[in-house]
Amino acid sequence: MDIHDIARRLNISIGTISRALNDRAGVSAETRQRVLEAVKRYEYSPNQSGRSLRRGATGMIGFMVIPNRDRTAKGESFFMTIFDGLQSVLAAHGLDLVIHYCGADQDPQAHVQRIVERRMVDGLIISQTNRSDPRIDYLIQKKLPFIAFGRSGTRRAHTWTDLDFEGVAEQSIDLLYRLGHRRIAIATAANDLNFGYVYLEACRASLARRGIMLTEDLIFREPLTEAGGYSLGGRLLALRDRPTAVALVQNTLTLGLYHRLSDASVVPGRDLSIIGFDQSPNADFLRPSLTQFRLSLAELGGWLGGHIMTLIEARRAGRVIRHAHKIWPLQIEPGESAQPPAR
Amino acid sequence: MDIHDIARRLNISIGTISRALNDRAGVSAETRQRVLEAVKRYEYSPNQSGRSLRRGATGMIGFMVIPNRDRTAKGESFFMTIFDGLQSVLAAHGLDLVIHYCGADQDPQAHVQRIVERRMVDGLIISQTNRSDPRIDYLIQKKLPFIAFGRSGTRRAHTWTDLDFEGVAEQSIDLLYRLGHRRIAIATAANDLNFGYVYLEACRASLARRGIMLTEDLIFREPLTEAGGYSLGGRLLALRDRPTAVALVQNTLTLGLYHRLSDASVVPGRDLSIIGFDQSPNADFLRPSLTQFRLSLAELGGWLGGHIMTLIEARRAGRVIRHAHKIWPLQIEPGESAQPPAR
DNA sequence: TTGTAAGCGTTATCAA
DNA sequence: TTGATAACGCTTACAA
Repeated sequence: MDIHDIARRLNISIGTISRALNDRAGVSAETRQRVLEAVKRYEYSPNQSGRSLRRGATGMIGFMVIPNRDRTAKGESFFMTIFDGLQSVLAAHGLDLVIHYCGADQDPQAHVQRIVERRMVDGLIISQTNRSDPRIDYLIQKKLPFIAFGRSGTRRAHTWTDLDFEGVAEQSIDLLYRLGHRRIAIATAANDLNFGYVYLEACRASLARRGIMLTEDLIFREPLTEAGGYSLGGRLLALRDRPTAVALVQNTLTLGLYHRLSDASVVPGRDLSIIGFDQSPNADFLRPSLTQFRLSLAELGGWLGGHIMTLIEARRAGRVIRHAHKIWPLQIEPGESAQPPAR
Repeated sequence: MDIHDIARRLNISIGTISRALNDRAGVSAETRQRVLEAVKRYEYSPNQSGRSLRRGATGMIGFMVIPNRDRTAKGESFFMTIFDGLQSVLAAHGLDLVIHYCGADQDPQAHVQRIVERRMVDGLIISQTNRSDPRIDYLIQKKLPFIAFGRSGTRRAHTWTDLDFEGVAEQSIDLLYRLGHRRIAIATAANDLNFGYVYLEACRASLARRGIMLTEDLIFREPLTEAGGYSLGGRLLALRDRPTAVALVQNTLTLGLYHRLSDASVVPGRDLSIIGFDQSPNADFLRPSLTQFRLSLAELGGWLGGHIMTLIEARRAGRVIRHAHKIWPLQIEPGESAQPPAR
């Protein structure tokens, strides 16, 4: 069933069918009506390949997800919630969201290249940016509308958004400092993921502002997994001069840390203060309750949708764009895991 | 940069370029070499829309994910691991995996229809099947190669796979019975998701085989969320004649249940035996450790890949297919949460 | 208001 | 072994 079949059935030219279906002017109300009915009756729907080829646009927005090399980093519903917000904006513009999952054995850069060169999407959102991320330079060069979810080291102009790691670091350090902690450990990512650096440096700065110098022995780099958190716990417990508090860059780490502490009968809050990062459904159920941060992922998804649309429409109209950057603030949620240090 | 550009650059016809790129016979080794070099040099890659249109195939396999209406039931890591196994099989066949995320506000049936009618994929995997799932009948009717991940009530032949809910139920009940439990509660899904029914009925049968009749007051239907599990805990604690054990259809429930019990100082295993379901990274960190089940999701993903390929190739060759069905066995992992009942 | 036909970038058929 | 050319299904400029 293609456009010719419908045309034949109605004794109308294919041009008219197309115009009717695309809400183009110059079709009588009656003809349009007939077309719509026939389309419904014969369950016809324009072939996307034909349409894309002719239009020079696929009507799809890609979202590239990379499985963390450490396996299962970001908690459960993190991306799903973002997709929800993103999806509803795109749907309103008649665009489809397709998620490109980059296999663990695939090179992210090659994957992006394939998507772009084949013209599979009209716009792309990339996540899990690295400090040095060739995907960004590549996408700029190829002039594909894209948004980086996560900062990177590149200087070149592009639209990006990220979580407020500096704000989280500052609030975390501030709270711990006010509680009386002076020996504070920082747990961050073991690999090149950009946010690991950003978080660490922000903590260092926040500490420095309070006259505390962050020494190398208090920086813990671990894979962002429960296993990494477990290992972190072991390393903390083994220290002669154990810190009284630890701030973590991500909550999967926190889960493992809780576990390790529990095995050693060390109680979060009482024996070691802990501040987690993004609120995740799992962490909600930790006991003692975790001091962590909350943000609206659905809203973030909506932002991505709105801005990718801006980029696409600007390009279509040949307009020059002003690239947006947005840092998402996170609200601290006090829990029992941050207490004054034991004396 | 399209195929004509390359042809012009090399002073060769576009037909030859195409043949060289698609490993067709009848291209001299030397010409092929020249083409491959030029393609690399000019970063040319065939336009997917043109290719799809001509070939009548898009080279994409879709995986449709529906966010649970209850929000966040099956975790991201669950699907991610499956994607990994699936992806690597598809890549070996030169196919791409694209994930179609069905927004929470979208109708899954309409979403499938759109994907199919537009010819966006050569094959589709649907998950979160309902007991009555119109998507299945629709896909059969449309003759699109597809696999249902999850059983449904339909009688019509199609390829599907599912977890061994019966096996899990039987092993759970068997263990609890042997430990001495006689009053056993079953926690299942509150909505129409097919596996909720399958699990419940399997538990009922396993109990009946041991002379225990599952009464309605011991069946708990909850949304598959931590909140649902928390609520379940409250309902269990409120019973006059509290069951000594509970078996749960999914571990997100278990997390909430642990939390509720902890709030009431009721210790899993000692005061109430608990058997969870699929091993999930979060549940690994529950204390006391949870008795649960383990399966290889990557392997399951590989199975999906292999069988969608079979379906596609059979269709291409015009062969009739024998639809495969596979039930994935799960291994029980004893934990501290299943103990003899307190006396 | 409608029909005709060109062309989007490929692959495949048929001749050379 | 290669080149010319006809599709694939659609949108759109132009003609009627």
